[in-house]
Amino acid sequence: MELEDAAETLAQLGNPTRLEVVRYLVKAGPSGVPVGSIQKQLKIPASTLTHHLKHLKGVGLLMQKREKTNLWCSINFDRLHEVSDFLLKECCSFSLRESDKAKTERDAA
Amino acid sequence: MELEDAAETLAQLGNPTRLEVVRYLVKAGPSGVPVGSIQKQLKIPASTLTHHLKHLKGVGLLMQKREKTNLWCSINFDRLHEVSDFLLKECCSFSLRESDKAKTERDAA
DNA sequence: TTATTATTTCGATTATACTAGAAATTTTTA
DNA sequence: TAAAAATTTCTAGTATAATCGAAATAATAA
Repeated sequence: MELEDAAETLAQLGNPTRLEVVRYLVKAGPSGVPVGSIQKQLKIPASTLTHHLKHLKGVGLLMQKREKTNLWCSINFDRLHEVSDFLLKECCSFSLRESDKAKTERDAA
Repeated sequence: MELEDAAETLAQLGNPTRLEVVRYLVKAGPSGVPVGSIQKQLKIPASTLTHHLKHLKGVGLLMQKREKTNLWCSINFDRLHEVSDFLLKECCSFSLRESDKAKTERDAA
């Protein structure tokens, strides 16, 4: 996962309303829930919800499939894992090369 | 970690410039690097960098300590772990109670 | 076809964020 | 004390995001 991509995905998760939706979708599991259920349960105005779902879909966190009048939403678990992995693997390890460290020391001097 | 807190922290990580800084600080390890080094290495204007560092400090991701003219910055690894843990533990598990599932089914019907 | 339900688009308001130059401040060294 | 280096504050322009009511559209059922 590239930094730009990770940043964009993290930014989308960084809105409280959207994070609430994501949490709800995760709890709902792979079968998902219809848009209207999210709306009623979390008490988010329909147009606001559509707006946020569009964002989540835009970064690949949300999958949708229509069935009768309902549009079922489910989380893309792989994508969610990718983001948390980025924070853990890409970020949580020391690996500044010695040459860069030396440069840092020189800069600081 | 509460949802509001997690959302705010994710939002701060969701800016490409800040995420780049975070990645750099993580690679630098616990000893950290001076502000000026970050600035030169990542080529971020000083005032812009100060602005972003303030944000990172605001959500507890950044620690600073002054030594001579330099202000050394280091990542708060615990905090970074808390966020990725939020995504993994709080989010990556199915746990919608059966009663809620039933309600969801009714709503969808 | 008409009515009903689910979802989206439109449009407008309001708020917040990003960026960075110039000037100011702080800290150290000469 | 004066000069130099590091960092911050000030300020302002520009851009993007969040919110949601009302109207429009889409899909199904009566």
